[in-house]
Amino acid sequence: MSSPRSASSGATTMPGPAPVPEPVRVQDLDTRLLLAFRAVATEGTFGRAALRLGYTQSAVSQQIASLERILGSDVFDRPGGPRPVELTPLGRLLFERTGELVGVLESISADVQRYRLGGIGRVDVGTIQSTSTALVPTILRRLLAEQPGLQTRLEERYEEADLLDLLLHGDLDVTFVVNGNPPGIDSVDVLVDPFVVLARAQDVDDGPVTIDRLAAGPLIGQVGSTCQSVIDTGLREAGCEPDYVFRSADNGAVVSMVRAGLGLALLPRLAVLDELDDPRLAIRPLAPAIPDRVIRLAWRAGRTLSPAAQRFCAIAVEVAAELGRAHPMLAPTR
Amino acid sequence: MSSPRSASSGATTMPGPAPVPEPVRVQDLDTRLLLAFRAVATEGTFGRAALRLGYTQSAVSQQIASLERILGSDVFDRPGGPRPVELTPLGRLLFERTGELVGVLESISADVQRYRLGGIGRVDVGTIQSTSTALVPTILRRLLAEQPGLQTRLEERYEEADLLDLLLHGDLDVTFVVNGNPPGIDSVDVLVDPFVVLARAQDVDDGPVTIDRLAAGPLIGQVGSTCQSVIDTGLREAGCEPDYVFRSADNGAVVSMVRAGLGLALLPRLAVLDELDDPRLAIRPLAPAIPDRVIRLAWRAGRTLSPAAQRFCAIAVEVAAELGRAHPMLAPTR
DNA sequence: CCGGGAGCATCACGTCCAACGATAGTTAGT
DNA sequence: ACTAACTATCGTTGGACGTGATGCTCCCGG
Repeated sequence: MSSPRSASSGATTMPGPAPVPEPVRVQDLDTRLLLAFRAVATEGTFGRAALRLGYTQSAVSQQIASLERILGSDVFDRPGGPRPVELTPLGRLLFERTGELVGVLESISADVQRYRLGGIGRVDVGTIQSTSTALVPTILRRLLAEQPGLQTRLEERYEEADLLDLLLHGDLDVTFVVNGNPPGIDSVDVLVDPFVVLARAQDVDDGPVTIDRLAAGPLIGQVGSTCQSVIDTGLREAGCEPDYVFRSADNGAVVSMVRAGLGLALLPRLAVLDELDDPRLAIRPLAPAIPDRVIRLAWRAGRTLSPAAQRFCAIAVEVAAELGRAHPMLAPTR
Repeated sequence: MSSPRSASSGATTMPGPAPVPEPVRVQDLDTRLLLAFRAVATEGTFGRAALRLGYTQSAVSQQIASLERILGSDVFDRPGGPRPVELTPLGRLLFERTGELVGVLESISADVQRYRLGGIGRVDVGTIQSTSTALVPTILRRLLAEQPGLQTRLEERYEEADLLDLLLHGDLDVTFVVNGNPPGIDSVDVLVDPFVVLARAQDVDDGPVTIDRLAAGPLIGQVGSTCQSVIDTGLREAGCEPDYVFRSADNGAVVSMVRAGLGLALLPRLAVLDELDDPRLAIRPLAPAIPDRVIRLAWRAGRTLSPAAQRFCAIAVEVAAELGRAHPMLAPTR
């Protein structure tokens, strides 16, 4: 402050006895103050730092004063002329350490920005058999083409309830569902997927297959799948008690049995996409139709989805729409 | 915000289209906001976080709202009942990264505190021959015993001007000096060190040695040392033109020559401390005395010294005082 | 020796932030 | 339905934080 040029005698006027033993509180290390400090340290003068920061020289002066009051000691020596300020030993220490700090801050800012654009983070998706084969590969390919940095995980279950358990437990971000809305779940419609009859071409007549023809069997069905219960319910309400000669948990196995002539199957349209071009097989609507199943993407109600998960949902809707345009039979039958 | 429990249809009501492409500015990542965020995340509740931070729940709520406005997205999902809040995916990302940040902040705070107590940093000391042997070892031993974490460096020069150059160039924190105050230098007196005559006991009479006796020689002197010029000036002013039979840059060599009987020497008292108890040698005041040299510690005027450097100076004064008490002959002769 | 200029500190002042206190609104559990 | 446990919001107020003007200290050139 006021040290005459020629002190030179009197050991009592040492530089400063540092009378401050109270530690610096972390919440007092304000980002703005530290950035102002660094600007002054790199620019050399308060004025240029203020110019760079968009402040006035007065503001920067007060910010540095505030920082020095917090630290209990000066961070700059002011030579007093038109010469630039200089870091004190404490200032040098602080400059080194805040370099690290600013690096972390910028890294956080960059991460947040990448996150907001969907380029960071992970998406955990629950899926059922038909979506696993018909939708998810395309969705994931497109999503990862957009954002190569994303991490994704798939959890496939036969039972929709298992997927909902995982979802509500926080293990999944989104999951494909078919049944009606349970509480605590929000969802978005992805695809209306009718049930169709799969049979050998010679086993059915042209046109829709009637419930009676279906009931005449022999019927091949799934087992354990959630949509199988939807099928059974639909058939019973149409007055047809299904009697399966064979069941498999795997859609591919069901298709193979039909192809082998063991019987007919009532399957989601999505499950027979690969058989559309097989001339030996017939894919026919059911008459009268049982209610279409609606494939939706569900998430926990009130929970915020990450941009990546949102993008997954959006792409799912896109892909499903393209699928519907490419194969008009996927349109709802009602 | 306002999402009815059973939306379930209408792909337009997705979670949120993220309409914010502007990046987060680093200066907006306020320490206080991030600490409040972490408090809420760890406590689970705005109220408990507020209690821990010393704020009210209202304040914390506004801080989190402010943070979310800055980030452009929520960091917490509020279930709305008496259940704790939960981190959103963005919140999880932020929590991980701010953990690192808080670590750096606390480390900075701890470093500043250690610095203020003198336990961190380095002290670069300039020293001349006599202080190197008689003072510095004791000072450094005491300083490092207090603060083992300190780094110290010694630069010894024959010419005081060299030390001042180093000091003004910023290579030294403090340096021992003898001559009068150059401009731009502040200093503190450490020790008043008279010049004494060193001779073999049989070569001088009892009591002070006169200038005439000294001029009778043969004289042994130093070379290149700064204080040698002080000696010569002092002798000339006393009417004695010194004529040296031998000169050495090393005080020890001078002492050895005296001990070998080659002549007398006029040396700083500090340089002959080790010979005080040698019965073959006589250490006598000069009559009339030439001006004592004053050993001081100097630093750049207006520059803040680190606590470690200040402690070095303080210990130097202490050690010199103890030396003066232990050897009364060190008291000034004027 | 003495202006002039560069640069920081300080003062006065206006604005706006930020914390408080109280209250309303929502949800879970009984 | 009622209570308990939360958060959001509103109005208010004190202080922080910015600006602009001014003063002070140094270096430098005539």
